[in-house]
Amino acid sequence: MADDVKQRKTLDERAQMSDLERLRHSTAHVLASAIAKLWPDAQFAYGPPTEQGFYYDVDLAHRITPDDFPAIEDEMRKVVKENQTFERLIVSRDEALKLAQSGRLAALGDRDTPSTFKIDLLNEIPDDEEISIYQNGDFWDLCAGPHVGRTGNCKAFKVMSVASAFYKGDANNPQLQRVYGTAFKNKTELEEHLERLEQAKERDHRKLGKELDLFHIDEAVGQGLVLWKPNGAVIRQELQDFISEHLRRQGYSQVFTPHIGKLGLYRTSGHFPYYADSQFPPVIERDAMQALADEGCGCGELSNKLASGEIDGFLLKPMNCPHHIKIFQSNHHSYRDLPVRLAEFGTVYRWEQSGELGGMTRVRGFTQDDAHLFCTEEQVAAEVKGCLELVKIVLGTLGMNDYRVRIGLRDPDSTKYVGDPANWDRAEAALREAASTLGTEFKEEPGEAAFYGPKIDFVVKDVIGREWQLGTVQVDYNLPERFGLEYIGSDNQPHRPVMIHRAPFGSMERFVGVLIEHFAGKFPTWLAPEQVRILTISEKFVDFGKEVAQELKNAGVRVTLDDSGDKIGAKIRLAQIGKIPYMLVIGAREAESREVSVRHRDRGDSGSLGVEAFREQVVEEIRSRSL
RNA sequence: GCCACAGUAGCUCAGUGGUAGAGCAACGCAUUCGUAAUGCGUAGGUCGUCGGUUCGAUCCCGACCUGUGGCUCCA
Repeated sequence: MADDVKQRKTLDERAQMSDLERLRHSTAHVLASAIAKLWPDAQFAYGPPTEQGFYYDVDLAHRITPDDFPAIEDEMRKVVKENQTFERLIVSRDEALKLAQSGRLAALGDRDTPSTFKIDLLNEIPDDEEISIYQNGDFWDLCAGPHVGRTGNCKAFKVMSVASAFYKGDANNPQLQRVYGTAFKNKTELEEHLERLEQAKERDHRKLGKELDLFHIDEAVGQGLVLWKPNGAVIRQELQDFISEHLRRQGYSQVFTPHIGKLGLYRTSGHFPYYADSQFPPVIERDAMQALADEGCGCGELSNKLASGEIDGFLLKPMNCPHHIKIFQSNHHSYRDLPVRLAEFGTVYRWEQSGELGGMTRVRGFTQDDAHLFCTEEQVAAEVKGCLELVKIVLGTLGMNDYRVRIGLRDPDSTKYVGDPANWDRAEAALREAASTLGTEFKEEPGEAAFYGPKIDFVVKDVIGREWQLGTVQVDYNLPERFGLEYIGSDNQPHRPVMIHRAPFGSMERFVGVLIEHFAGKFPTWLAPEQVRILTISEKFVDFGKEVAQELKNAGVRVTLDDSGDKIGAKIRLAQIGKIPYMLVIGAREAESREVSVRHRDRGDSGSLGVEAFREQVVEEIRSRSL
């Protein structure tokens, strides 16, 4: 979406617009005509197609609310019904400017005020590019196109929502109202799309998190601070056990480190004060605090003293790497020791902007399945490859195949990066090499690097189409430099190791949030908080039910017994709503033959099975982490 | 952080300038039942917080907090 704004598309690129994009872009013009009719003071900016539909940014005295949508849609329908042609008119720069100055662009007629945004956009069009104006009815708009033939093509549309957006995505620019809509070839496809959106709402992790009792965020604890409830904790623990198994296989060492560290540590790493805005404020020692209060020290002064090191304090750790580096440094290392791989489920804290927080996917405290690999220059490619393998195993086991891989490179025009450009070149080359062995397509994206090094990210989409970075592998030449890390090489000389940061899940919070949506709450048996529920037909069979429960419990299965007075239909309904994989119905027949009647949440009634046979089956399903 | 919208029982939600209601859940009693809801009863709310207007505010106004949709940001 941002691309539509930030990077001008060339005319060639625009000509390649798909039919659907063309339709949606045209519908955006229909929307604009309708808004211009209802509110003639409307000043329009951009109106591009998007993945889900289209939007048009508009500056308007009236605040558009969902209550206005029916009126807007009515006006749009009129335009569609008139079946106006989209006429393309090539004009000179002067003509276009004249029209814009008389307010004629993105409007239904001349106005008292110029079409301000259009003038601005006009100035951005390169000299050698044609300037075109599209007209449908009386609505004229500066637009490169292309469009569909007639407004009558835009009959399957819906105004979806209104939000605000900064002009050109810059927070210093005025804030516009962004009206979102969607459009499809025909009504059927539109209905299907709306249906999908409804279904997506049902699998929203915030909704399911509440219904399945997985996690809770309490304002008394703090915004963006996740409380894992028992059910959610089971899922997290299973995932951690799963990944730990693979870490042992791949030669990692587990470590534990505290949640805070002294400011000096982060001055060395470069996190403080460089990234102070995205950290929780420092924790200052009591004596220093008192002394400052006595002096009447102001906030600005305080932060200067903290930055300079005149006052010391602690920081809630924004990253785990400095702690791990200190573990590495606490021993001398020979090249024979390398690579050293230190892993920790480390909790970090970052001061995300309040408007950004949401559910488990964007939070202020989260636990990374973190590890830092210290290796020689020659080992980098192989180690990165090992990390990528791990991410693939993780995503594969969970059936998450709908992801994309991006190589985040530095933005050549930005100064936010630290370290020697030559090191960056080497690191970027190493990542490219490793990624090419991945067997998955990847895309290089300048500007997506971490401030200390390039990275490979695994990006997945949530149910409403938002992309989330999960697994990540980052090569870092910078921190080893800053901390003066070294090992003794075979030449008996000190050498600088390279660090690799990696987290296959990214953060447990975000990962589980995405996982909830991925499975729509129907976790595979190995992850399900409650794996089996035993349902008794009546009180008479509770004893046998308890026996079965005990046998499964002994085998490590998470099982409960519903011995309430409810009828079997009600018990089944409750278990279904709880998305429990297996229900075992126990009545007279089962008690007699010492069997259980198996019902699976998706497959329904699956017939009877001996208790032992069922136990073996479910234990194997769990052990193999079947989907 | 910015803009818009929202906040009523554990959950989902209705409602009104005269101190509140439903369904589900909870609890109690009865029922002992074969694959998605057995019946009856009881209890449960400082109507997000703090101020203001008013004889009177859950309702109107303001500020704040929290949430939602976006924008900006995301080491």
